[in-house]
Amino acid sequence: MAAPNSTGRPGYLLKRAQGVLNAALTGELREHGVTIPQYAVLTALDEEPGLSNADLARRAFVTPQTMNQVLRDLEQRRWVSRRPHPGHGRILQAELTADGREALEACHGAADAVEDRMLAALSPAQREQLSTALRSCIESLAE
Amino acid sequence: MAAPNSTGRPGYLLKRAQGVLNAALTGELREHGVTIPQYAVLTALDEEPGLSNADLARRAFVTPQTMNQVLRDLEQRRWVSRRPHPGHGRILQAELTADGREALEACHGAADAVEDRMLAALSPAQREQLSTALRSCIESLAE
DNA sequence: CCTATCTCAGAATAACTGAAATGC
DNA sequence: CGCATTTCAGTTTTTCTGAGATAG
Repeated sequence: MAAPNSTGRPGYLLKRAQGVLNAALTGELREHGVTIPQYAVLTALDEEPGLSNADLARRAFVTPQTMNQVLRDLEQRRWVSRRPHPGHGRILQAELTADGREALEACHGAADAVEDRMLAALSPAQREQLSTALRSCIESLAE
Repeated sequence: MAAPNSTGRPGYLLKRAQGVLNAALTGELREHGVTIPQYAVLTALDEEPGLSNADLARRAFVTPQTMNQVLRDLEQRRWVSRRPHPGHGRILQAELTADGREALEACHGAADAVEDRMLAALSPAQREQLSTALRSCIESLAE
């Protein structure tokens, strides 16, 4: 009989891969004084300016209170500014400041480096297969 | 310009895939009154009986204190028993009880079902490629 | 009224660090 | 004495639930 081994299962590998990626990215971003949730928010606001706290919370699958802490910290650093929605006074639309965009650029560099290191041993075709497979996994489980 | 989209990057897909898997597995295991960390410990002890608390903590990348909480809870349920190491009195070797093995079987069924659902749309070759790619990612980042 | 948003406040989690006791 | 293991105790971190105010 082969040695019993649950560590080769896809579920375990997925967990481990995400774990080491998380650790590596956390380490790199720390040098820029940024956490992963903060980086995610900066990225989202760069791609889609004007998102509200509630919008961002839904995207990150956290409560509005949790997201609000991240957002207020970014606001204090002057990386994000918020202003009332023109047609709906209660909503606060967030967007990057010039400083925020600058910080995001530095973080993107760090994140790209980590991702490149992670994928270093894979060919372009293999990278495409990996993305396709992960998308399939997400879709299949979302039902 | 194309629409900006960071959600197609491997790092994001990895995080999302692990997230939905984690959520699905948590939901299934809850019906058996088991958490993911508990399930991981039961599996490790089934495959390698006699592991100590310190051993299990190192495998799960958590502190001995954290693992001890999991282990003591499993011990109270009579799913795990611990006895002093014959040659080294301080070490407590853990192993599954008959009840523990029974609970683990039920959990394995639930976990297999979730994993099958996740991989449902992938061919055997694609599943193999996914595992290979994930292993490569883990190895590359571990340096 | 009902719904959605933002935010303050306190509670529950879950992990950690520190330190003590034990055994080789 | 050094080192590893177990475990008690306290702290920090993170996220949550609850409640209140405001806007459409």
